[in-house]
Amino acid sequence: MLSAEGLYGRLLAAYGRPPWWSEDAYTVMFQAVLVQNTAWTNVQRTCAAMGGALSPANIAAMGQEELEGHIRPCGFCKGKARTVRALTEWYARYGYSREALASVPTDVLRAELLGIRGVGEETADVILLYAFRRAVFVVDAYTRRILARMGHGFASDAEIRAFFAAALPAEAEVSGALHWLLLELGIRCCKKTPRCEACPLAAECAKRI
DNA sequence: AGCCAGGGTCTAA
DNA sequence: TTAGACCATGGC
Repeated sequence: MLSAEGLYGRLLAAYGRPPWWSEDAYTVMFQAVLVQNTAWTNVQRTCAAMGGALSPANIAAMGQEELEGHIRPCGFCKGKARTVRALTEWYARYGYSREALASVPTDVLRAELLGIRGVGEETADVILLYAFRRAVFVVDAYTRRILARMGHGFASDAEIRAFFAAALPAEAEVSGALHWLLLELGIRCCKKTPRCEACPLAAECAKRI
């Protein structure tokens, strides 16, 4: 069975070093909410249509109907609009500045994010990692599915995070690249209805279809 | 047509 | 604490 280092190495070799989610912290937060149970292509279209309006100051000043209208194509627009607004207000307390939260411990930030309605563990961890560069392992549906197909039997997301944390360096660059690579693999071939011909891990896959 | 998409909340047992 | 219903929309 492939170890965490083995998995990371194989994905790096197959796909190369991936890009960062976004250089802009607010864009990461916004997209992390919109993508919940939604196809990524819908999020991209929505953000492209918004153009320069995707900034915390603009959204803070935006009417509720307008914000929901932008988010509508991503589904759950009422709830997501409320969450985006709450996140924007939270970020305002730090002056919309990534530097302003540099001294706040990760567990404190995580607790603050989890206190926002509509932000669960995955969304909080995505924000901590890709917006604020904290060394956090993100577990999503693809991660669970890929590890399960590889033969691992984890009982919880906490076990999966521990599996990665025990083997890989605690650096945002590493956990960010790992998560992005797992998404790459998931989107290409490890969907619910899999396409294993294209899978670079097919040889190690315990449940190849 | 029907399933799926990078979740989260709430309720019941 | 865990499983299941529910939430909305667009693509294939």
